[in-house]
Amino acid sequence: MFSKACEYGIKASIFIAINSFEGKRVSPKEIAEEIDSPQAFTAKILQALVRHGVINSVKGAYGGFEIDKKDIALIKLSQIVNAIDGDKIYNGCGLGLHTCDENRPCPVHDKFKVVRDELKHMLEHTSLEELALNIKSGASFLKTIT
Amino acid sequence: MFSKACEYGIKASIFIAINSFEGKRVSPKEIAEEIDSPQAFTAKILQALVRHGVINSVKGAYGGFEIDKKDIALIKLSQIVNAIDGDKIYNGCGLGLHTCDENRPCPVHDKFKVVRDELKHMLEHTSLEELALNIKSGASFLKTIT
DNA sequence: TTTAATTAAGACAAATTTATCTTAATTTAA
DNA sequence: TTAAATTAAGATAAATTTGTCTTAATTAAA
Ligand code: SF4
Ligand code: SF4
Repeated sequence: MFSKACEYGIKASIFIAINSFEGKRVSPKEIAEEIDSPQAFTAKILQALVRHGVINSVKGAYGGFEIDKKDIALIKLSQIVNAIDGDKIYNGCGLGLHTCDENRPCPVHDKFKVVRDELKHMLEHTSLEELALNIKSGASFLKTIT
Repeated sequence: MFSKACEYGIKASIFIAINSFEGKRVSPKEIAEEIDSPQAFTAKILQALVRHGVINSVKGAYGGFEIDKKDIALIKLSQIVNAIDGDKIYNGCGLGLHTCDENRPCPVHDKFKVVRDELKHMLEHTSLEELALNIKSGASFLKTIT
């Protein structure tokens, strides 16, 4: 369903959001350590998120990645997934089957559509803010205990 | 979510089921043509399905792939997915995130769990029989018009 | 203005998935 | 028993995804 790139992108965005709440910028190194991901690969994904306007980057000393505080509540998981994996969840089958014609559905369509639509709805209604708050409250975690 | 292998495996199984209802065995060539998949790769997937006991194969003249008529209603999508992609839907995150500890969930857990559980339930409750009947009734199709 | 700190970009490499090809093993029927 | 028809298996190749490394571009501060 989701690529590794997407998984790292989601977690990275959450970590950046948490820090942006406190006015702190973070580096790819910090991010990769915190979400337990390969650093250089994570940096690539961050570049894509910047290009798509999901996060901001500031170069030079005291630079790093950040998200506008006022945007954190507005950014939905769907935007992150779209920035990294493209629009395949919207074009055709959200479950990885071939793109299809609703008027000529494949045999599993009716069954899969229910799941796909729920996934889509969830991605479009889950904000970075609520995920970040879950971390801050200690209800969830970005990586396992070492 | 699902690999190409899994997609081909599902469609192939449905096609075999349709033919087995009529007592006909089918070859990898016929199957690949009917589901619009690469033949040799499809043959590999069929081998895996045979090894896992989802379908039967008969070698030699007048051989081919088939499914016991009485089994068609009992085989669930989950068995096919398991035969090809393994048990990753059951171990850890069904949405492709890392395996995780329910007691130490990642930030998207509560949101994803709903979708994952629905997917799992659907796979475990959808039989080859109902999918095959959908094709036979003309309600669904195995490939697009050429 | 220079320097140090940082992200951006692109070339490269490794791993995995997808796909093909060749040969072996099996089975049925003539 | 032989020949033809078939699936099984393994080697190989291509494509994609994941991951790394090096260099360039940018920025802020001293
Ligand atoms: S499940 Fe529906 S959306 Fe997915 S490939 Fe089949 S017909 Fe298309
Ligand atoms: S969504 Fe839940 S099951 Fe999936 S990785 Fe996160 S904690 Fe694990």
